[in-house]
Amino acid sequence: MSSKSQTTKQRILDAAEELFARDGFSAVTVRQIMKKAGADVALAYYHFESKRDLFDTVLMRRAEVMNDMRHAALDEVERRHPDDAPSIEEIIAAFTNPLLALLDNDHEHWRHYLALIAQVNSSPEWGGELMTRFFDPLVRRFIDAIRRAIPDASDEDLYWSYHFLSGALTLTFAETGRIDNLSSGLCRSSDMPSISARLPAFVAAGFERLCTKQRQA
Amino acid sequence: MSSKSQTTKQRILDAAEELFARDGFSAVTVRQIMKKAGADVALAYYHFESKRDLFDTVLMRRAEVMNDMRHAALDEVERRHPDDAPSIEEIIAAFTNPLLALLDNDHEHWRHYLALIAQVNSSPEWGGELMTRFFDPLVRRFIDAIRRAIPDASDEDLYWSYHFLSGALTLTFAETGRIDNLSSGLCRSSDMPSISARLPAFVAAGFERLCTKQRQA
DNA sequence: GCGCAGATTCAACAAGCGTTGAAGACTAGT
DNA sequence: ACTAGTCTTCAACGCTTGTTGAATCTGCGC
Repeated sequence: MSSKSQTTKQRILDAAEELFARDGFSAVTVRQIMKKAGADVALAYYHFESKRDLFDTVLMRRAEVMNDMRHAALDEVERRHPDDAPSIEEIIAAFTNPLLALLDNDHEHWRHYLALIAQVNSSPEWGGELMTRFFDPLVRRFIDAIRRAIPDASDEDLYWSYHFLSGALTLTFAETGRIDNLSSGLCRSSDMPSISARLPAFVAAGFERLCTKQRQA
Repeated sequence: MSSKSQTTKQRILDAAEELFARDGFSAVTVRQIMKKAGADVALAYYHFESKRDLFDTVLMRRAEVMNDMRHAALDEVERRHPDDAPSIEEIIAAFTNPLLALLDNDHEHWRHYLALIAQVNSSPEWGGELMTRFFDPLVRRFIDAIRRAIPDASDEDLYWSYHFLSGALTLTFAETGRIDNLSSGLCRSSDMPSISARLPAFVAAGFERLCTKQRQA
């Protein structure tokens, strides 16, 4: 049966998730992971094909849950507005707040996972392809929703606006402690309520100005 | 004399800069760097104390030039507005556009350097401390300028707004190719004119909405 | 109690890592 | 031509890396 191995496999994944998130793929050793998971080194290669396969599995494990929550949030927004268009801020909030809410509940695991995503997102090696594979359908749907709310927006403005949103969001999840240092402790990287009260408003204003202003030749 | 070694030392720094930017500190080998620089492995340890020292030197080399350009841009904005307050977008542009301009001139080197900064910025290991050490004085001056332009802004709103700006800016420099994939080639990560036409407007709108709206208890 | 499949351990492999010491080459100034 | 000092090469060190094969353990159906 797989009852014993299932928990071991997940302990390995948890340990890998935490270490990969903090130090990145190459800086982490399979031996470090297995020590943290409290299991023998060779077990990593019984449960996974390679270090890289372990890394990919870590990334995949929570991706679906994450995307489902955001799809559901967008469903809810569309249900609230069967005829009229929702506000930009509502749409943005449906995109960002599920992730922020995640960090308040099952805090530790999701915290590590999102920090990992943040690091992958801004790495030239992984950022382009992996993020596309994981998030493209959701992001396309999200951009479509905004396009419907701002009918005269150009595609270029929409894509760049999303890009800026993506940067602001992922740096926030990275929780590098930068803002804590900068603000001398006034703001805390991990203060999710502070973020969900600000990020959607900030980004919505950006979208509105960039995508609605008429351009000159 | 140091004429010969000076160029070798710089070839090493250039090679290290490019490789570190693409793959990160741990994924890059000293042997890879020296092969790309066309020099013997041991030379790395003649010119630098350790791999880590080489990495730090790469980071420091362009930091001062970069900060000087941004300070000069802020000087220029303040000179244009001796009495009245400059617009938020003007201040933001003074913060972002020097970097974007850098990429059009001495393209390759700065391109690699800024991609490296982007990666460091969203790494939990380096992000908090290194970025603080390098950029705090400039960032504080920049935030002060905005505070003067929006007198009733709270410090928390200002710091978080800067945080979002920082995320949008650094993801842009990472040039991961994400937006190229997402937009099916319509937008290009490396298209700096497109960015400097959009990023300051986007971010300024965010600052204005977040820092000027009156809050409720 | 036996066997079998899944789970786990142990010891080792070749390759590559960061780093170093000693010896050679080059370029001054004398 | 000799020396001094900077720069470069060569060969190696001890250690860690990802990965593997064979042996052992564990728990269940018969």
